[in-house]
Amino acid sequence: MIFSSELIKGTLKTIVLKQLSEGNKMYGYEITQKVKELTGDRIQISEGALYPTLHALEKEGLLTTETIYIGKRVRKYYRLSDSGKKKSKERVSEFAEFVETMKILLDLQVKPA
Amino acid sequence: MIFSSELIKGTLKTIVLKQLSEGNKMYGYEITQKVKELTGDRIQISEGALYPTLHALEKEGLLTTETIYIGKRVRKYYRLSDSGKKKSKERVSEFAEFVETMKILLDLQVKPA
DNA sequence: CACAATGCATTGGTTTCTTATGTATCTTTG
DNA sequence: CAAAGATACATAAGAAACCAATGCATTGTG
Repeated sequence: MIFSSELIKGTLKTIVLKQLSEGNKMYGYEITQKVKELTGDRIQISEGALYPTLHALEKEGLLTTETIYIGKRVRKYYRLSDSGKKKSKERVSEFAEFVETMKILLDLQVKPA
Repeated sequence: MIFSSELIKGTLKTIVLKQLSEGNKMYGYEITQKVKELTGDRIQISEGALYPTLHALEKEGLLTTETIYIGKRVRKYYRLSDSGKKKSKERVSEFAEFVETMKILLDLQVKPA
């Protein structure tokens, strides 16, 4: 089951920030693959969504970039800045609280870890 | 704390369908108040978002309506159709699964119920 | 050597929400 | 009893965020 894109809306920045907070620097394509893998193909980030998001986060000062060459092919690495690290934590916490609120609203059962 | 509207995006239809699946018929304003109350003011549905959503759900055949008068004031009640009941369950399940997936992706801890 | 995969990026369009506005009635309060 | 706030519907203009499609270029594979 692939989630309706409606649901994923609004969580993309959070997902990207979190992925970068774990494994140091990552490049765009790598992020899409990591997310695909971690979610068993249920969340697939399109490139048309990802790149504008990365550029926006960079513009906000949350990411720094580093362009390298693999042979003749360009690869652009992204890394969290200090404010990006802070923002990443904030976003994840906010999502966690949002989930708690939605549990009440939707009367969801909690699956034990 | 009021959630950034970004997070709520994509969940409005699910919220509305779920509220209607519990307390029989409800009118628009009542839904906004119920959600506000249940979430401790953390989710506030704007009317500009709600009414178009209700109309869309009605157009999809998920809701039926009933207009009554309280004195001279109009009140429009909404109720789930059979397909609406089915869709409501689907949407809530999908959200629950989405949350499970996001827990992995964001490495969230589960709060016991 | 064609085709899939890797890797960047942009454009046009749609959906969905916000902000603002409009209309009207009812209730509370100074 | 007038003003203000709450109730209750609705739409319109614009912004935000995403999708689908496309483009370019290189590298690996059958």
